[in-house]
Amino acid sequence: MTDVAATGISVLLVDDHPIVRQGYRRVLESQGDLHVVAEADNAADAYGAFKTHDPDVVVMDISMPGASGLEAIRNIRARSPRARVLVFTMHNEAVLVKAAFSAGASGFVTKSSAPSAVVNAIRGVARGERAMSDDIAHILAEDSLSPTGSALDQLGEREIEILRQFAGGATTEQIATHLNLSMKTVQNYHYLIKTKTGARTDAQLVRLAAACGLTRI
Amino acid sequence: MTDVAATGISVLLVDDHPIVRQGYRRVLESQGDLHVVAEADNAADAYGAFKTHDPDVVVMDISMPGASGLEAIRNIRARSPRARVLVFTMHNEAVLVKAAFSAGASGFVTKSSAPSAVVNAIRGVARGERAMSDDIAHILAEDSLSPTGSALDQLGEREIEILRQFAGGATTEQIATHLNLSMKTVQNYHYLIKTKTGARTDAQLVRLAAACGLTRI
DNA sequence: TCCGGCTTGGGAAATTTGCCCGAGCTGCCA
DNA sequence: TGGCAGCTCGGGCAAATTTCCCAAGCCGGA
Repeated sequence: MTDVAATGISVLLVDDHPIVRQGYRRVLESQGDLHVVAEADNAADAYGAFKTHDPDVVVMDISMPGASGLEAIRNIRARSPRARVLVFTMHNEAVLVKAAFSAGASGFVTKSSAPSAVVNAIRGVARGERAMSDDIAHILAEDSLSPTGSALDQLGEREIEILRQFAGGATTEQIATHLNLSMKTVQNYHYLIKTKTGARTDAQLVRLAAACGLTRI
Repeated sequence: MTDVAATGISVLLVDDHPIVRQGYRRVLESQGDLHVVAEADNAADAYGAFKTHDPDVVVMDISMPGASGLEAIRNIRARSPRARVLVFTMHNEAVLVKAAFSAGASGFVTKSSAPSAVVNAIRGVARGERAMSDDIAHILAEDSLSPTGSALDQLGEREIEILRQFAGGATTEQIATHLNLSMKTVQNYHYLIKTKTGARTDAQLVRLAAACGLTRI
């Protein structure tokens, strides 16, 4: 971690699209105080680059092939709790946002944001603040009005198991048979899981399960 | 349409993410011969900007909210058959590629391509050539060899679009609003897609869409 | 011109969801 | 020892969705 005030902010860019990365790099470096010291196009390389370069801020798109971006965040934070990770993605689902923060992200900015909002978020997390774009704040605010918990870690063992089978493609009947439950119970769990995670559709549930490594796609 | 050899290539950039657009602009303009004369963040504005600026090449991400990017391609080509549209997206599913070319695209490049491949593709379509990135050529080649084809080959353009939004986590109501359809129609498509693909649950549908590159998790 | 396929939706029965409830069990804490 | 809290399991029932079947308009090809 370098002295921010003296040398600017060092940034590790993680995105699986090369030209997108190069575009970001140019936008960020035109700011003067932001320096892209490394790039990575997957979660494993991101962790390696973090160890090598120890950047002030990791700017990461969490939707990457292979290992989950959330897993990468956890790895980075486990190694270096002072690490600042700014999630930068096109997704804006409340479950993903909460999952990212509970994985240890310092900020969450969507690609719909104005460039100035993105660079300000980078400066914010470099100062140790929490940062998020307006649309994300709006989504979280609305979500918080319905008093349902945060992400996957609030689920019980049984709920996790049912979510895993569901996200894996099993029907309600298959889950009920396999776990020796009534279909009604499985349906109730299904509903409970959705309310607990804040997922509004089954698809969001599958995406959440995949993002948390519960199922492979 | 300007004289390419004398003044370089004028480009209209269409992508719904502002910072992504700004990144592309900087990458392209650093090439010397490429000039971004306008930007748009949706299909309707793209058509308007095309009419106003008459660029040599339109570089377009077809996955945008609202009207389909394919529709924008058709509009542009209907107005000006000599128009060159280079599709530039993260999706690499054969059905999408074929749909784009049959809508009138001159090229198809994925965001996984190297920046040099992208700028070369722009120069290629400006010369009137057909251009595609290596991964796209590979996918089309494999697709043409397999008798059964991808599971998504049997889906029409509208079905693909609805599946993409559904797998991305959108509710029936959101899809209906985005595409200006009744919820009933969206539900019917949902059912039709399931029967066509053989998916028995929504989760299987999401997994299929992810496996085919229609959505990222 | 006719056929076939895509797109858009209506209708109606079957099924699931959303949300309420209670009951049994376990562990924990005073 | 009692009591509370949380998980597990399911019933009930209105509301919503899914599942099919059908039809009409449009468009491109034979």
